[in-house]
Amino acid sequence: MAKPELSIGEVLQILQAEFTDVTISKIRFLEAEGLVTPARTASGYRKFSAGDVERLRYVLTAQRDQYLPLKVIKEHLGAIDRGLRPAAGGPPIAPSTPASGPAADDFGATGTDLRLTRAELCAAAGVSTTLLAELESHGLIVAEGKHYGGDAIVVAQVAAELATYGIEPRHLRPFRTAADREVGLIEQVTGPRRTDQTQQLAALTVRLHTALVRSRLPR
Amino acid sequence: MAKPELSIGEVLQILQAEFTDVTISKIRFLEAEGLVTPARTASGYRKFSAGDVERLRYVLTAQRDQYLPLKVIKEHLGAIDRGLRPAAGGPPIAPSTPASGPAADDFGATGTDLRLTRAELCAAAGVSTTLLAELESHGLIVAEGKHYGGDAIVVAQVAAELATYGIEPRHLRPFRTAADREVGLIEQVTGPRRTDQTQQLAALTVRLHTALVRSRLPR
DNA sequence: GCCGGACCTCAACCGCTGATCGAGGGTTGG
DNA sequence: CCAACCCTCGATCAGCGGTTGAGGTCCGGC
Repeated sequence: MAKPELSIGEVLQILQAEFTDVTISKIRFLEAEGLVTPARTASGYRKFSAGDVERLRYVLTAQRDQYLPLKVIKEHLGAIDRGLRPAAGGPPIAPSTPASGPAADDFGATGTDLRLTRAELCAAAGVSTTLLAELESHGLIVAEGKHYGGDAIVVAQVAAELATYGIEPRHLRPFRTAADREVGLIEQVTGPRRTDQTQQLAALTVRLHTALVRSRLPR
Repeated sequence: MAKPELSIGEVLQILQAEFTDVTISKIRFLEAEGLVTPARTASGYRKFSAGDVERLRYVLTAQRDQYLPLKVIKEHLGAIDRGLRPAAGGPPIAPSTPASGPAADDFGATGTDLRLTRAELCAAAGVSTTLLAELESHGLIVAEGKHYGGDAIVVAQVAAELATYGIEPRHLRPFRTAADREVGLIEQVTGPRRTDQTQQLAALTVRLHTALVRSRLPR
């Protein structure tokens, strides 16, 4: 399987879906600080592997959710590289951030209208094309034309992680149904165009959903 | 019970045993930042109670061991003051885990152990008892015995806000169903007890749900 | 009643972290 | 060939977490 290496701009697009405040210069800065070391083309362009993107995600998560200074994050990464399990409470090594933070309610600004090809999506999410196909067959990921949006990355990542618990794409169909119904309700109020109201409502319903799940979790 | 109130110099002595880098000016600075508020004598001298010293110890520990910014520590202290149980996982009495407050998607730590009466819940969420009753009749809020958990506040608040868009509790039943199914799926994997895994999985499924909703929202 | 040490306030300053900016210039793809 | 993208490197910056010092007050002992 060819591993499409991404340019810094593409990496930016991918990460901005999840971290609104990442910039090109920040990514370069993080390299200068030794937190990632992307490959280079002959002409000096950075080329990021899926692993590099993963690493950046780890850094940004640790910064945002645990307020760790870069120095400490770097140590953690070093420990991981040496094969040690990092300190407990650290962000999962695989992407399973409890998408928290002020960003949680942020339905507007996020999701730069990313347009990924199939291969880019697989690379960005670190999943096989097989899994992607399965997710599509259950309607969990839908292409618009030949491209996928930024949310597809999150869906794919989460699905991959759930798979490690034995939860397969087919078990996730109800999520699709629930999401469709939720969006349907919103559209009944705001009409079929995306507006500020659409986003506000979506933020609210998602908040509701989250609180309900939490309240029903075993004590 | 004599309450020996300490001068700033005495406090310094005490704390320096444990935190070598504490200074008088640092203690004063922490007061200026609102992290402690020692009493004052008539002439303006600071007088620290045992509780104040405890508080300082908490601040210094959180800084040293968890790298938390003062702003966040202050929030935690505020939460403790308001009677919320702080998170588990930190040293002595220290909290840990991502910030509470606005950053509310954390499944491990948030103030779920809250036990509110009906009246307290209505007051905290700013809703009428009528709305609460309606939410209960649709199973969106469920009391455990005579008390409600912290998530009920969120549910009530969101429901109230949705009502301003014309969305009424009865329209929200599907959310309850979806949440129940979601929790059911999680319990199939982890069993009926709450574990770390339960929380991780919940974080994942909620993330999935959010991404799905977003991806289906009108462009 | 006076002296020294502990304490007070307030404004200025400081060093570090975590970036951002811009000038000046090369690379790539249509 | 040109626009969009990428490169480096040095300057600059903003905020955090304090420190410093000037100028003055308070308190206990002699």
